Amino acid sequence: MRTADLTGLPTGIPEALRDEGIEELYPPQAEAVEAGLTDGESLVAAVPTASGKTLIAELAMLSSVARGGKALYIVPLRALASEKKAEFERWEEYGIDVGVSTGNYESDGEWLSSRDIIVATSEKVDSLVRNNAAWMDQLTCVVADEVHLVDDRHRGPTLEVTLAKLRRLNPNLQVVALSATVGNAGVVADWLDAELVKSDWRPIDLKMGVHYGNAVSFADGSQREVPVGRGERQTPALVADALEGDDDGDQGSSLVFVNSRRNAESAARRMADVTERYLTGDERSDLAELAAEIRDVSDTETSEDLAKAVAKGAAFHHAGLAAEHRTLVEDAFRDRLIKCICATPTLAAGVNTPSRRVVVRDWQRYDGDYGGMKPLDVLEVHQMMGRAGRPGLDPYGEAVLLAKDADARDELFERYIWADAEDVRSKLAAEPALRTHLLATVASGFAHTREGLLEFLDQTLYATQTDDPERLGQVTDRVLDYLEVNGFVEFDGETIQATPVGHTVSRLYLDPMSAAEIIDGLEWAADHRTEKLRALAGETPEKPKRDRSESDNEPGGFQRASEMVADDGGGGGGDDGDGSDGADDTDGGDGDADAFETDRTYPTPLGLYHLVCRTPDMYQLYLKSGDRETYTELCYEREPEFLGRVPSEYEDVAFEDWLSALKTAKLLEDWVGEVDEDRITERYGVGPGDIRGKVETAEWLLGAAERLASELDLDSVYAVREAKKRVEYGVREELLDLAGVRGVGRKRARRLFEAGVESRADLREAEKSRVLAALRGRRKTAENILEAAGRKDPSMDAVDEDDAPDDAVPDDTGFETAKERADQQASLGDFE
DNA sequence: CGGTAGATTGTTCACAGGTACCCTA
DNA sequence: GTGAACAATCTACCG
Repeated sequence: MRTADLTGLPTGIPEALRDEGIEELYPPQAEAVEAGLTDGESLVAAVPTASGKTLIAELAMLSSVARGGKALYIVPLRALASEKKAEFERWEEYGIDVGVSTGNYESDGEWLSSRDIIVATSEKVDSLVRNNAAWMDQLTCVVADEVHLVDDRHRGPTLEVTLAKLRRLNPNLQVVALSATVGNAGVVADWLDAELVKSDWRPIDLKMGVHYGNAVSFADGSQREVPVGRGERQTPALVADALEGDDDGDQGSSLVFVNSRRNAESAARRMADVTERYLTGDERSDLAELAAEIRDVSDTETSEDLAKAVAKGAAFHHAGLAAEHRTLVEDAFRDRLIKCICATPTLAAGVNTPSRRVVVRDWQRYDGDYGGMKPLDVLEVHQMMGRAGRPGLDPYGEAVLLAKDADARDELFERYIWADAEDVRSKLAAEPALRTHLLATVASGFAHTREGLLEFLDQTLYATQTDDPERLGQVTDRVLDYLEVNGFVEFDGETIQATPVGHTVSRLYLDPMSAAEIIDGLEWAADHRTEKLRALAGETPEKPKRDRSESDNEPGGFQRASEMVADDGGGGGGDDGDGSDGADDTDGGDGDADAFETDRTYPTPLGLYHLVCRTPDMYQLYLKSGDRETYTELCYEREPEFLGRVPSEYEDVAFEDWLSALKTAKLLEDWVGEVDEDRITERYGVGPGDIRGKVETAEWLLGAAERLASELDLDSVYAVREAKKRVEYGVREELLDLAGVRGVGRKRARRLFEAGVESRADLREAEKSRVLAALRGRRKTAENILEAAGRKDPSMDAVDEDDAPDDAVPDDTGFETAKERADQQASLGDFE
């Protein structure tokens, strides 16, 4: 089918496609159009990556918009949202407006309801539905990218429920689901009442094979000799071979998939020695520049290692990298500057990075639940191999698995090359998934009875797949019970209503279990405020700590919220009986609670960080060897700060989790204590990207905690807000004002503060030379910052940093040493 | 013959990923 | 289950 023959698209689009060089549709695309894609028919397209899926989506969305509708494109990853947006924006000149909405990024300008195409993550869409976004019912077309991810244990149910809700809101909605080639695409199509287009067709051939001995044997029967010398490894030989070029002599890039971050880094180090041999002089200098950019992103060992590899033409790629690192690497690889990337599976799921050759080095991965090395799913390996073949550059792509012996070779052929991908199976009927989605379903009014809920759930993929219709009902009952016990829903006969808190929890997008934990923690803090403030002020209770925590039989995280309401504060409550006994006969005359309040905040930041870190919405840090002792000790040291009863070291299985949460909380405390990034990465064995991740999650959860605290009318709102702000900026209390200025991060804020510029107001008043000196003479930066602070005359012309007063030189102000001392304390005190 | 750098072998250790709030001055 | 990092041991070669 020719693009010129397409009908139903906005004026000019077929011509524009022709100008892009798209005259003829690919077979799967043509099939989709014949199935009614441009007439509003729902469709499941199960086709390989890079075989024109995006155009299928575009044809559906554009024709829908041409009929006066509005389209939504659901992506699985935030990084993909911006990629898709950039792609769709080429239609802007034909009057199509594109908007993006993700957790950390929202299109500015007009509101999303004015946009024709909106790109969002599934979670964001879910959240928008929960918050009744006005434009939801205007949707006429929704595209679900990578719909096979409904199989994902954590995030699949969200996609599934969201699609069900969107279809319920608008029964005529056109649903276009794009999927990898999975076993049971037909079932997905049945679920969505959609036509199925299934195809293995690829615009660029993919040759899959296994390397063993001195050659790769491909599935098509051909062989390619790739000798491996004695003591040499297979992967570098394959990377070098690709770089040697094929018949056309064109240099081929390689993508190497391994099973751990460390392996990615060490493999990249080795590959760098290979790629280095194939660089031209120009490439060397471009790479040196790129390496410098990478070093600028973050001052950490990871950053340095990456820069070193990149300078030689190779790179590693995993989630420990900062987002900027990843983008730099991906772009340079696409520009053919970087010749080889060694990556964990992140890359296979992320933005488009095609490569001449893909080497799947490790096909097993450690899995704690599984209890050892687990073979990768066929689908996952196919996704990796599908990255082979750069359109317009390679005659075909090569995907190679590695075998040590003939048996392994045969097994790999059997297991991955000849095998079809697994079926997708809904993971909805699990308690964690239903906990959050049932509450949301009730709260946003999709159902008000148990039967209504089950009827709604009947529209999900789970329902069309299950052989055990009872199961969903059972889990639903358990979950409803949980939600009621925790005060998120109320039963009135048959009807179920969300309570006000329940509504808030749903809108905040919290797992109800996280919300329960946070509420319990904050209310516990309100109940134990006086006692804990005394402990924090150094007044040791008579009884030893452990003894007290055992007698302190507060209910845990599962009790009714109604039982938790703070008592009238008289101190006569039975629960702080032994606390006040101990505190009453301490020395000193200033033992009253009011005096504590002036110089101590409660809850403390660490207490709050720990609270949100032990929530199921926070991904906790691993406990490594030795950490158990370190954090057990810290746990006793900081015992008064925790919001809730500390589980027993000896009896409680929860203690381990408590420590992991403590380690994570401690990372956050270091972050807000202005400990250097590289110090944090070293201390916790994480990458710069992990720090950003933890910080972001903590920000979100503390924001939610703040909302809950204010709704429950708890004093801790202020402490929570401050803890959140400090996490946001990564600074101590005194820098909060400064760090709020655009262009001022934690480092610059500290430098300005040390130079005597201590607030936003100071920025407007201070001598310019002082500001300039604090910013190391960076004029442009200084101007931008002054402007952002609202200074009338930000110009730095004719200002000399050497004119700065003596006290503006950080070294002799004493602030520096004060900070260093605090740093030392933070590190030495608790660790070395 | 002792000393030492470098190679070899043995042992221990840790192991992927990443979404979500509020809001329309 | 396995690669990497580190430790312990061995080996070759030197003065």
